[in-house]
Amino acid sequence: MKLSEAKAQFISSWGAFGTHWGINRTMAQIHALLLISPEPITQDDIMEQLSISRGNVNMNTRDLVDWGLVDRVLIPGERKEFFSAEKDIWKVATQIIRERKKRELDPMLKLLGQLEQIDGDKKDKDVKQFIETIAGIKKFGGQADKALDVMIKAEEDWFLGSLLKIFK
Amino acid sequence: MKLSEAKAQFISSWGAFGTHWGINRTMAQIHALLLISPEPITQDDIMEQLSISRGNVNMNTRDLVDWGLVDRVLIPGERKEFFSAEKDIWKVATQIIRERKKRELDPMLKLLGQLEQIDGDKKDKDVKQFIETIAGIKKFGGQADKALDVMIKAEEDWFLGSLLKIFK
DNA sequence: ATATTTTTTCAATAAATTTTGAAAATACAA
DNA sequence: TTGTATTTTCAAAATTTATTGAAAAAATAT
Repeated sequence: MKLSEAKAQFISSWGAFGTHWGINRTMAQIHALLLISPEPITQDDIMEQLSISRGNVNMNTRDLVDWGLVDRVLIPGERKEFFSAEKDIWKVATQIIRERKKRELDPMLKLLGQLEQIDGDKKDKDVKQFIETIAGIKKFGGQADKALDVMIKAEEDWFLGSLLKIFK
Repeated sequence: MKLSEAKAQFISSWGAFGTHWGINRTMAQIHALLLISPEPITQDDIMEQLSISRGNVNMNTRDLVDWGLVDRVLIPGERKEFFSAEKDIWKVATQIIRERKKRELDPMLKLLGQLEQIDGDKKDKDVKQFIETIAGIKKFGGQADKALDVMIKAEEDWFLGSLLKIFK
């Protein structure tokens, strides 16, 4: 398989993959393109390679930067701004986990805490099932929350360890 | 907070939560409704409680059954068919993991394996970055795959253990 | 068998999301 | 300053996805 063909297929698949994870196709495709680009590239490069409009590139690169997956890079002597993706997949994964935890899991757990305080006869089977369900999800969510923290921490420690090795 | 209010909020939030996970809002809402229903309920019950059409209920309950999250229940003497959700959140979680692994992760890993075999000069930085990226994702994906298997296995063992306790 | 209830399908419609592109804003240079 | 390059915004258009509802199919009763 030729590189150009493989690239196209990777970008396309990564885009489709993203849609199953609440990420829009184009954002995932831009991310894929940046992941396989050895050097930072510009908005125009992205427009050209993915055949999408300037506005679209602008919005989605902004989102990628907000997610902490992509950096704006200033190249001396260049007028345009460049974009570069974090290449270490572990860092990418932990960053995504960090953000989703913050944006989705934490608010959900907060809500569940509120929903537990309902007034009503706890002998009533509707009330009982509701409380049990909420408690079950909350417990599971709390465990997941902790597990993800461990994962993020592991990545940070590993990263710190690597840094120390370099500078010691 | 009253039960009816709490129910409505749970269903609505669970629906919104689902959309961030590649599940459509209605499917997640039906799932939420079933999770808090102590007894199996019919398509008509779901239509009424969520104010959605018969066709919509039918399609989404079918998907929930396909995902292994909901069972069709036959109640003796009743003409209509009833639906009931698995209430154990750990089972729900492992079932979702099992399905998504099968539907998304496994195919992605297979594709990555193919994309690794590109012909081209490995000194070329484009080729190099591409291969490194693919290898990185594949490695991470493989680890995730194993970790998820461990999680599923843990749930199965726990379940089996509980069964044994009951029957011994 | 026929009638009745219930479920399923799917084309048409509605709703939600994504994309475009041109205008406005910003950044930089001369 | 004024002009030019670049980025950002956002209303309108295009696309994708979800929903409806009525007709067909299937299941059950008489």
